[in-house]
Order: sequence, then structure tokens, then C-alpha cells
Amino acid sequence: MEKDSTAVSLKLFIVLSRAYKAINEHVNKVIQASGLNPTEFAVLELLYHKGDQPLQQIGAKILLASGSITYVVDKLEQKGLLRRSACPTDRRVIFAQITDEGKKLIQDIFPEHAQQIDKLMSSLSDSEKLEAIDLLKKLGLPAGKF
Amino acid sequence: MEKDSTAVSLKLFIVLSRAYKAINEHVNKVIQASGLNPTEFAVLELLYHKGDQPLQQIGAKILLASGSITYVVDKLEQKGLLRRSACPTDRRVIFAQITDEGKKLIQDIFPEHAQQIDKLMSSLSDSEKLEAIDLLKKLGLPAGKF
DNA sequence: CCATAATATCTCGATTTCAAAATTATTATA
DNA sequence: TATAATAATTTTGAAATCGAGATATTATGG
Repeated sequence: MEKDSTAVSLKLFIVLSRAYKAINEHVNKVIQASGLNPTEFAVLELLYHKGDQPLQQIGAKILLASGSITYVVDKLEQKGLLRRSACPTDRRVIFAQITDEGKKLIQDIFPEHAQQIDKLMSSLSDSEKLEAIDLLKKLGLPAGKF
Repeated sequence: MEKDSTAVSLKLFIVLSRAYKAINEHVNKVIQASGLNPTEFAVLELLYHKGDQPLQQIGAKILLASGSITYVVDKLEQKGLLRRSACPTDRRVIFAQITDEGKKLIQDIFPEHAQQIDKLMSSLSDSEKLEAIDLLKKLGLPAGKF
């Protein structure tokens, strides 16, 4: 008696969506308490951990349309959390660079952010988390390439 | 030598987000080709598979604010894909009910939708999918309750 | 039974996002 | 070297979402 593979895939899609949304909803609350929205946080955190980035790269990494990048970078610049800087070798390109004030903000937020995530994931043991990481990597990497 | 549990949780959060977004991006393309946006599809598909629902329940199930539910239900009603119907026992409550035209649309879309998801998940074997389902259930259910 | 609290929906204004077009700069081509 | 194609960013207008408040109804405690 064969299991319908499509049904299993659909089920996985549903629990994946639910898990992501449930976790994210709570994560976003902590972020928003800091005065940033989730997108602003994502941009700033990217710059903090990965260094200066061309606007185009930011869009590619956090899956945001080019017009939206302009908008959110404007916002963060107005708040003094990042600055734009010209690329010396290609004048089409503009880098975003986190300011000291931006760094301070991320340093303030990040520990609680990480702790919150850890708490939300506490229903899994460490080895289950590692299992889940492997499976989700295997799932997500090829899907990104279609 | 102890593993930092928080680091594992953060990693899991990242791969969960990536996998969800990568899959979803492709799923949404198929949906949008049908003239519905992802939220409209989610509402209609809920009504199709779970029967009539109070607007409030719809919001709870697909995580949408009350004002947004009003908006999307208006849209679907204008398209003739669902209708509102009064609850006989509680006059605060309004049910959404899929129309025959709505059913026909879902019947048209759903097979390709399911097939697309199955294809996006083909990097996992069936037993890996079942493993992932268990882990994500265990992860998502408690997180929804915080 | 009444006052108060809780619940469901809707309205409104503000924010965020996208898609398409416009702008500016670079690279490739003939 | 013009010219065309490509690329990065910005502008613009529309759509989607949220949150707070308004309204109507139902539930609850005294």
C-alpha cells in the first residue's frame, strides 16, 4: 500500500509554514519593541554581521524589491543608523554602511533576540535541532535554485 | 566541550526562514498566475477544504489582522468567489462561504499547486519528509501558544 | 435586571511593499 | 568611438497590511 508522496509534501509545506509564522510572530514582537520593523532589523543586522553591502546585495539577501530597499535604507539613514557611501570603482553602486549608533542598537537588541529565539525553540532537544537544521538545509538550498 | 545551545537555535531559525522563503517564493508564483494573491488563495483554500468559517476564525488561522480580513473578503466577494452569510445564533458573527465559482477556481489551481510543492520538496525522501514534519510540528505547536 | 466587560466586524489613516518606468552609469558591440 | 545592451538605483502609483478606534452584540458579576 503506497503512501501518496504529494500528500506528504503538502503536509510538510503546511507545518513548515505554521512553524515559521508562529516563531516569526514572536520574534517580530521583540524586534518591534526596539523601534525597528523586521525589515529594518534584517538590513541592519546584515550590515552588522557581514559588513558594508551594495544596496543590490541587500535586496538579494533579504528578498526585497529594489524600490523597497531604497525606502528602508532611507528610513535607516534618517534615523542615523546607517549611511550611504559611493563605490569608488563603479559609480552605479552605492554601499550601505552601519554607523556607530546602528552598531550600538544591534548590540543592545541582539542578545534578547537570540534568547527569545532559543526560548521559542526549547521544545526541541539540541540533537533534534541539529536534525532539523540538516533537513531544512537539504530542503531550502535546492528550492532556492529553481 | 559544550555546544552553545543558543547558537544552534539561531542557526535553526536562519535555515527555517530560508527554507520557508525559498519554497514560498516559488509557490506564490503559481498562485499569482491564477489572478489571486497568496492571501486570497489562503482564504479561499481554507473555505474550500474546511467549509464555511467566521471571519474571525479565518484571521486566526492565516494570521491576519481583523481589518485585513475585511479587506480581503471584500475583494473575494467582489470577484464572486465567496459570499458573506449571517450567523443565525450570534449576530456579531459573519460567515464566509465559498461560491461555486470559487470552488471551480480552487479545483483548477490546486492540482498544479500541489504538484509544484511536491517538486520543490523533491530533495527530501519520503521518510525525511516525515521526519521533518514531526520536528516542525514539535517546534511550531508550542511556539504558537506563547 | 443592569452595568460592565468581552467579542466580532468594520472604518480609517499610516506604513510597507511591489512592479514598472525613469535615471544614471557601465560595459559590450559594431 | 558611437551605439546598444546591461546594470544599479530611484521614483511613482497602486495594493496589502496593520493598529487603533467605532459600532453592535453577547456574556458576566453583582
